[in-house]
Amino acid sequence: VSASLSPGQRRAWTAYRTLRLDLDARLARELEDRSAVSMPDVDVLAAVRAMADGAGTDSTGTDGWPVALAPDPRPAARTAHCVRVAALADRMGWSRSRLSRQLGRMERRGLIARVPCELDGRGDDVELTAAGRAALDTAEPVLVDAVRVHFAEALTEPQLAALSEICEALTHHQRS
Amino acid sequence: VSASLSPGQRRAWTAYRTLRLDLDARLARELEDRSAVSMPDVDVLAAVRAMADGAGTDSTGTDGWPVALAPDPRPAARTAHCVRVAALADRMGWSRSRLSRQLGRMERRGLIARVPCELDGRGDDVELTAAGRAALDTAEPVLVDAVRVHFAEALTEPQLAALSEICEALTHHQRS
DNA sequence: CAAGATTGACACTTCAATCTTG
DNA sequence: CAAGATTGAAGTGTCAATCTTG
Repeated sequence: VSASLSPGQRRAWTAYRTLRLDLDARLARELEDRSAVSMPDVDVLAAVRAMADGAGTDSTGTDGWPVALAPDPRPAARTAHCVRVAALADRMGWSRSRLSRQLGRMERRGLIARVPCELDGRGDDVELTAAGRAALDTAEPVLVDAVRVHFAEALTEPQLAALSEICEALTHHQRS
Repeated sequence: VSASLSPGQRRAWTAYRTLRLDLDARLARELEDRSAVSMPDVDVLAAVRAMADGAGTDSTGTDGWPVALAPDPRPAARTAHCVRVAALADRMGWSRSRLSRQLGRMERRGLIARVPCELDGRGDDVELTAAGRAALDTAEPVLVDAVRVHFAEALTEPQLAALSEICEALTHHQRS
C-alpha cells in the first residue's frame, strides 16, 4: 500500500505538524523565560505533589487546578504514603529510566530530594523541597497563561469541541 | 491574568497534548522499525534532495510527492547549484547548529557527504550519497503509510478540513 | 569586521545492561 | 531469581562561544 496522500490529507498533516512544532517551542520558551523550570520539571513537580497530597487516582487538584496540564495519567498504582519512583513513572506515563534521569537533574538543582524508603530498602522516596514547591507555584500559572493565550483563547467553543473530538478519535484509533 | 481554563479548554488541551505524544512516538517508531533512518534523517535527506534537484522554492516534488511531509518550508533562499548548510537550514526552518549536528551524525553513517565548496571556501556543500538516496527511497513510503494509517485515514473529509483550519488558525495566531 | 559553519556544555530521551535488595 | 532503580551509550536539540574565510 503506497500511494500519496490526498490534498486534504496532506493539508491537515502539514497544518498539524507545523502547529506542533511552533506551539511546543513557544510554550516551552515562555515557561523557561518566566520561571526557573522547564516543562519536564513541571510535569514531575506536579506529579510528585499530586501523589504526596491527594493520594487518589484523581488527575485534578482540589481547587479545580489541573495537575500541570499533563496528559492522561495512566491508570495509577499507589503504594503507600511515600512516593516511589516506579509509581510516579507509571502515573506519569514515563519510563523509569526517563524519570530517574530527570530526577537526577532536578535533585542537583535542589528541586526534589530522594530519601531512602523505610518500608522497602530498594530505592528511595521522592519529595518536593521547599524550592521545588516554590518553583511549581511560580511555574503553573505561567504555563496556564501561555496555554490560554497561545491555544485556548485563540479558538471558539465549537472549535475547541471539534479539536477535542478529533484528537480523541485519533488517539483512540491509534491505541486500538 | 491567571484563572484556570474552562472545561472545554482543558479538554481540548489535554486531547491535543495526548495526541501529540502518542502520535509522534508511534510514527517515529514505525519509521525506525521499517527503515534504517529516523524522522530527522528523513527531513534532511528530503530537503537535500529537493534543493539539489528541483532548485525552486517549491515544496512539492515533481510527481506530486510531498517533500518528506515536512512542515512549511520557510521562505527559501537559494545560492547556487550547490547545497549550502545555511540555505538548507533556512529552508527547513532549523537552526544552523541543529543541522550541523544532524549532518555530522548522518555523515558518520554514510547518508550524506560534505564536500568543500569551490565557489566559497567557507564551509562545504552537502550531497546525498547513494546510501542516502536509497535510505530515503525506502523511508518515504513507510512514513507516508504510517501517516495514512494513524492519521489521515482515521479522519473524515470534514474532520480533515476542520483540523486544518484549526491548526492553521493557531499557527497564524501565534506567529502574529 | 560579516558571514559560514562547527563546537562545548548541557537538557532531554531511549534501549539495554547493571546493581541492589526482597 | 523478581522487582526497584540507576547507568552507559548514543540520538536529538539549544544557546553561546569559536574558528575560518571573504
